[in-house]
Amino acid sequence: MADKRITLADVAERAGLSVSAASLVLNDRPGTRISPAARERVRAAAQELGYRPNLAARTLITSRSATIGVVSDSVTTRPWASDLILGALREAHSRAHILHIAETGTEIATATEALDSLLDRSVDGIIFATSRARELELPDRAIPVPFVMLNATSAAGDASVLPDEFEAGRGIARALAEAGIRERIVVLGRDIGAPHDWVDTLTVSRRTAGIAQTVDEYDMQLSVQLPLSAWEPEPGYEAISELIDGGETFDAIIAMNDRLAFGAYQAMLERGLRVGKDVSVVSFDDDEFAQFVRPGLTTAALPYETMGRLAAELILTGATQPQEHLIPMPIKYRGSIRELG
Amino acid sequence: MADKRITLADVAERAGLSVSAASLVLNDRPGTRISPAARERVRAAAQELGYRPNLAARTLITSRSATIGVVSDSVTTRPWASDLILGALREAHSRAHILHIAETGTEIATATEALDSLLDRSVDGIIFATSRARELELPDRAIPVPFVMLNATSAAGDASVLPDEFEAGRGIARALAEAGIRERIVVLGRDIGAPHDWVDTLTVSRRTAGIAQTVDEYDMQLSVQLPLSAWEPEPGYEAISELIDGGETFDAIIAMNDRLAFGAYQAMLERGLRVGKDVSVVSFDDDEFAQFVRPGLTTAALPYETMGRLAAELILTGATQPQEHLIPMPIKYRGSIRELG
DNA sequence: TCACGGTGATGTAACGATTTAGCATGTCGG
DNA sequence: CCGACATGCTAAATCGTTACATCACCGTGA
Repeated sequence: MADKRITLADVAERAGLSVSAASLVLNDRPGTRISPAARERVRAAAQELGYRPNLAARTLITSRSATIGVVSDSVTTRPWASDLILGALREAHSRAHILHIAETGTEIATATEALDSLLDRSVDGIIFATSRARELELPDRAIPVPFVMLNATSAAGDASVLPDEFEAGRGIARALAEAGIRERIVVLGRDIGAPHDWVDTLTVSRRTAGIAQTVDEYDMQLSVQLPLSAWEPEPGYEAISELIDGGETFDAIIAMNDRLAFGAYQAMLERGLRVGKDVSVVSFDDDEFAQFVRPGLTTAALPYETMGRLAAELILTGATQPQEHLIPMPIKYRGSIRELG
Repeated sequence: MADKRITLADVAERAGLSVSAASLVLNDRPGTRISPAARERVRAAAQELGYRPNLAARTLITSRSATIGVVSDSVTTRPWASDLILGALREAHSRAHILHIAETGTEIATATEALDSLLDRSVDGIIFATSRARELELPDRAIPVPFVMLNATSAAGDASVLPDEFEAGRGIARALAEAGIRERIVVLGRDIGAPHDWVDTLTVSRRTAGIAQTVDEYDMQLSVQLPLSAWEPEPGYEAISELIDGGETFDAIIAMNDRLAFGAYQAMLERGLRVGKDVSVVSFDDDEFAQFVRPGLTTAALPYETMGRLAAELILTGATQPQEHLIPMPIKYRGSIRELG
């Protein structure tokens, strides 16, 4: 297995030219003059020898590495948000780049460490990603390469890619309104209109603001609001169970996320209420299971893959000026809204 | 922002020593003699200047990069298997390495491309990961660095890390047997004992073999077997619905995976059968939702994070001799098995 | 006095590319 | 026939590190 690597020198020798000439040809540098015949010989030699440039050598002199660094909190590689990475991966791949992934704990100390680790490797740009959209505290230090916040913002207002939660809020409320459901509506997970004191303000405040606007617009009546501190199936189940067992009746639920909705489904199913017939349910996120529950859950999908793609694209095209890029959250219409017959 | 990078030469100069000496000190090379005083000066200088070695330069000469490459099929970053990456990430991190991630389509052509892309970057080792355990066809070419198959095997029988499906099959069947449930058992998703003609043989054949062995051992009676081609909630729902509507009764379901089990849950719930009371359900995978359904699903967990960790560890310790490493699948006991009162 | 061995370093050559300045040619206008 | 200029290519420097051979110095024993 002693097949040592082919270097540019090998290619040059076989083509009967200097290393410099070979370099010029293979990089297709404009404005240099090498005869077509020589060009051809170099390319043929490279091809025949199976030449592949040593990226470390190239990086050393150009200080570019065809690599994008990703700093993500510990959960970006977790189920829900892994499409962020996937999107970035694909965009990078299509531009002959690769992803360097560094994990960090939740906060700044390890973020600094991860950042250093990436900079040591001369990455061409950095994506700071979080799994739940929030403001991320960046290391207090100049970052010498372009960077983008992905599903996050920074205090300094750098370039960031976010889901368009506001429009999603509007769209989800409108989906009910246009199905003719304008009253006897339960909001699960949040009190629309309460002040924003939430941890992940970013997502929540915009989502609720969108709902609130549409509720006004269509003069919809929110009969019950159930703020919850954890947006998980269990609290959703508990809250809706209590509500029903307490004698409250309602026509629709706007759940602040799918996981709450799943809990609500279960509570209603156990009590003989049929989703999509007796009660309409709409929600946010498009969790994997939203398409598997019965009936399928109508929900505004987090466009993670698209977001990841855009983040990589912004870096690779150098478009990292401070700006919020809002990505539409497409509404997946499934069977959870009652159709008026 | 014109703060150019600190190089080793800067450190050496400040310490009043040669670059070589500084290198020797900072790398703590054994067998070289530098006076304690000099060592101290070098370290102090490095510290004060905030020196960080340029990894590209180091890689160029040592051809090691403190980087592990991951070649994964398009879905390893998808929900279920992302813990594979997470585990590898953490282990790599704890050893000052970083992960280079290259995605590939499902087969060999792009795998070759991804592989090249990683080798160009002088990775120290490669993890070939798949999201559903199966045999992966490797490029027909010597791979000049250590590598490990993660959740996969190769035809050549290289080092691989797999979940211990056989023991999990035994454990899951035993969980029923020891709860006193030995007959009127439905197997959902697969005909135990049918020949293995499945796509992802690896997982399935061992899982079923484990079940079969324990069934024999405890003389359990499998009253119905429902082979299904897609292990998703919907087919699970359909199959169990038909079964119940056809008048069949049963005490337990062994689902071949959680997704089938979720479908079964729904079918039973709609028909008034109570999981964990009327019917016991056991399963495999420990999908995210297994802990959220009511009652929680007892299931053998795919130990993805541990597997990812081990894969990285094998590479970093050089233990990549051909061997199958089987990682136990812990059984998560939740409420889906009827307790005998 | 001189060879010898240990101590504490240093100098130089890699590593494999890119980049820039410049050196031969040949051609062409005057 | 000469200078200017384009053409086609090469030599050498450079990036920041590590690897390897070597060197100056000093004390010591023969």
